Amino acid sequence: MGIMDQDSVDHHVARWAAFWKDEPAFAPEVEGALVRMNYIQREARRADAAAFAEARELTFEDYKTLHVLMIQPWPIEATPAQLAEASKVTRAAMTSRLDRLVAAELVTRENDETDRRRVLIRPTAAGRAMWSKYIFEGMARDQRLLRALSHEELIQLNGLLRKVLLDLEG
Amino acid sequence: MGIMDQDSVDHHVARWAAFWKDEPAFAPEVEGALVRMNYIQREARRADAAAFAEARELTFEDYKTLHVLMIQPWPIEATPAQLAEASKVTRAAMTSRLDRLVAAELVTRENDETDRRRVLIRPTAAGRAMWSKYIFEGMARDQRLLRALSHEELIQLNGLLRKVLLDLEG
DNA sequence: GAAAACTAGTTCACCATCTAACTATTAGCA
DNA sequence: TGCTAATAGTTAGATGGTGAACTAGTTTTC
Repeated sequence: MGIMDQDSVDHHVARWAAFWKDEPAFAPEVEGALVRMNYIQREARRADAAAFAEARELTFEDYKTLHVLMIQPWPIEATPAQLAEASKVTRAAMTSRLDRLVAAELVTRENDETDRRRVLIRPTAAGRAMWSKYIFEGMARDQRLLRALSHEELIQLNGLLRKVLLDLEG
Repeated sequence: MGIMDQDSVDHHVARWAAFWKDEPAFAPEVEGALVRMNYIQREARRADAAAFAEARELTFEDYKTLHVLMIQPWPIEATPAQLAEASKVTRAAMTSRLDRLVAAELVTRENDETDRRRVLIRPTAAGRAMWSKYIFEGMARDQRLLRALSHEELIQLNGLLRKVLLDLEG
């Protein structure tokens, strides 16, 4: 695999470039980078979903909900609204995700006595066990996804992406 | 904005690294790169959806369907199955997307007389006009998203992403 | 200290997607 | 040639998401 090898996106972009050959608005490197990130993300989601579909214990979405709960600072608890924000879904969607997790006895849903509007979600022992069962497999999948890059290259990649994010966040 | 500035993902990853400080399976650069790509993609989708929601003419999904049709090689036509594959949705989903596009008179749906199982989708004049109305705005949004990177850096970024894709595709 | 404004969570109606089943047509082959 | 298998598209039912309306509880303000 030489340094000049073309991936599927190069072909795709070359076709577009021919299409808009006299159009200065078309920036091949921008389109290429975004399409490539899209492909990589899609493959990551596919592999994650496949792993959970095979295990048949919980869906990837429900695992992610459990995950955002588990990475809360001590004590491990959160409101549905906090979990919804961290998971980037609406509160309505979080209500039904939590219904499933409570039914599976992976989390508990208790009223907060100091503010009776609020509900506190906490993992059960089974929930904590379920999370640790899958967390390392997920990391291994992520590393397999980017195994083509050396440690140096990963740092370089993060440097470039960080620049983009600082601009978007700033 | 100095070269050492931290984005939100650095904080996020630093927390995780503390969490798993004795866990060699956790690779901060891998997690960081994937989370960053996720953020960038999410922002791209958000901006695209917002642009189409404001215009109120068609949804981003329907525009993308029109787009994959328009970039077909001459003559511009395709079967629902081809459009579904290019759009990475099921054929069933494409059937209902095409229902909307046909109702909006942006594409036509005709039987292929040489193979009567097949249906051929072609853009109408209105469909072609709609597509060109939005294609350049989309390119401008993409360039704005990555404006923090110089031309050199974009080439570097594509080089790294291409390496990942060649590995995944090979 | 009561009325108004705000906040947290849930319920509801709607929508896009998925999988699986179904219809119609074509291709393969004994 | 005629049965079987494969293929293209649609339809049906289930799922999980959204935004808006609703209930209940808390904070603000005059």
